[in-house]
Amino acid sequence: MDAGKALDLGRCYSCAVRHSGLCNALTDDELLRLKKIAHRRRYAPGEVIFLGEEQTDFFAAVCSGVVKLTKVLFDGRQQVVGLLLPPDCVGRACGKKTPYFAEAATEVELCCFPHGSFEQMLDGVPELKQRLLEQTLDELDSARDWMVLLGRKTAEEKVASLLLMLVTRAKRFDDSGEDQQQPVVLDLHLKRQEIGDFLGLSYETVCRQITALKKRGIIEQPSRRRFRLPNPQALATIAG
Amino acid sequence: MDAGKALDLGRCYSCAVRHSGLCNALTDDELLRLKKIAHRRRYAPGEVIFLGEEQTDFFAAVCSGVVKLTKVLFDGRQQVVGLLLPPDCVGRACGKKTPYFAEAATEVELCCFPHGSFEQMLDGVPELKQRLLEQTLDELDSARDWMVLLGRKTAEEKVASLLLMLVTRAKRFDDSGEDQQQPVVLDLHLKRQEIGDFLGLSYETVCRQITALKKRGIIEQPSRRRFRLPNPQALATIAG
DNA sequence: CGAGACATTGAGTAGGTTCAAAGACCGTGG
DNA sequence: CCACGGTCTTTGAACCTACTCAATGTCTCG
Repeated sequence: MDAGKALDLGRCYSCAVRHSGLCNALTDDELLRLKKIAHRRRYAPGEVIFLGEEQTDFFAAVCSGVVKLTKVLFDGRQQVVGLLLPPDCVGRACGKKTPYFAEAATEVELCCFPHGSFEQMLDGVPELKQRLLEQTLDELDSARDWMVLLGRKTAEEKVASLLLMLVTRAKRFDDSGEDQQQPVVLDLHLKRQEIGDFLGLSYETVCRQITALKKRGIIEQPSRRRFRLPNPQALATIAG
Repeated sequence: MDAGKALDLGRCYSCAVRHSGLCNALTDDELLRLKKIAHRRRYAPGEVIFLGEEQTDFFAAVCSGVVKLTKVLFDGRQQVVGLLLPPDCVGRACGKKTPYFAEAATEVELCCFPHGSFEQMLDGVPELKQRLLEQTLDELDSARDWMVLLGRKTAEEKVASLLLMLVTRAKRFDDSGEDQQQPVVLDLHLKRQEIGDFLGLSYETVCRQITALKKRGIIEQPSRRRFRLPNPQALATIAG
């Protein structure tokens, strides 16, 4: 590849999506093609990405931050149906409306692909479509895991499972070969209310469970939204 | 297409998968190719299809009956994470293990495609892969709807939602243009325990909710597993 | 007709919600 | 720099929904 291309791709080199997400399926040349139709967009915490039940005009990869997908019942009850971290994708690839509400939970950076050109690219690059299929299948598997949590786990197990899930996802990237026994630090960007909506609990219950885990020494809380997990193994046992 | 092909395809003509499932994406010629690698298999109610956490050797379309996907917690708590009706598909298309337990809930007939040859076919026929992707996206959407039910709905709403969901799915096929207000008959092949495991409730609670709906005249019960819904609209209101 | 599986109903309990109040954190402006 | 207001979190108390345990009823199939 010549120097010009290298320059053009600049930002992509350090992007999670390039290394383990959608773009992982692409050659440098294809990546360049994709980049030409893409534009980056930043969202502030709380900003709306998709309103739901509307035709969206782009499909996007999450480059940084956390995106929260929620569904709302007629009377305001909410359920978080997905948390997207890099290198996940937001939006529905093929035509249809996204049947949920997408919101930036933290500062978020998306790499947006307008629908028409993206689908063209999908049709032209089989590896890309294959990759998208696999990511969708993985998401379906996680959704099913979450159904078990929502339907059958106790409040304590739910909270432990969430912490564990986030640690696991975070570790996937800054993994420097350390073992499972190591204490871990976790930044939880969600507020208690959001955690509750994700776990199918009231926020008060979330609070109480966190307090209980602290008292048992399973977790520590250096600051409000930061946790230390001195013993991930114990947490896993509680999570079931 | 010549008469020989028509003969070969015989069974496929009347198959739900051909009309609205995977095979819908195929020409007659491609269908014939797919049929050559497929074999049908029947399962009795309760029979295991996949054990979970194992490499499966086929991917399959549900031609008739109901397949139940469940996950089990260490202490026996169960959660049904999917009900597959024709023309849904069972199994994981791309390589990985199926992380759940698949079981025939009724008499079931599958059309099984051995992994190797099926993936070859997927790669050769873009429309097929596209179709698989779309079905997977739809399944993900349903899973998320179910998360709302599990996390945020009351027992009453859960039971109403289940009945409504099954009616909707059943109607999709024998739809003769009738309106929504018409009374509907529904055969529920699941036992109370399974309904509970699907809704995240105990079977006693399922019973009580069904009884309550009967007393309110929202549903009738001609026989143990058959229901009449005189007023689907009212049920929808309850379901939320 | 009897046995076993499944469904229903009742009574008591517990886990989680709701309502309420107090405490901690954060950014803003005086 | 500190005081102030708003938002978020924590904790307590009362309540309620759904669970558990237990007994009875009903269907199905040999």
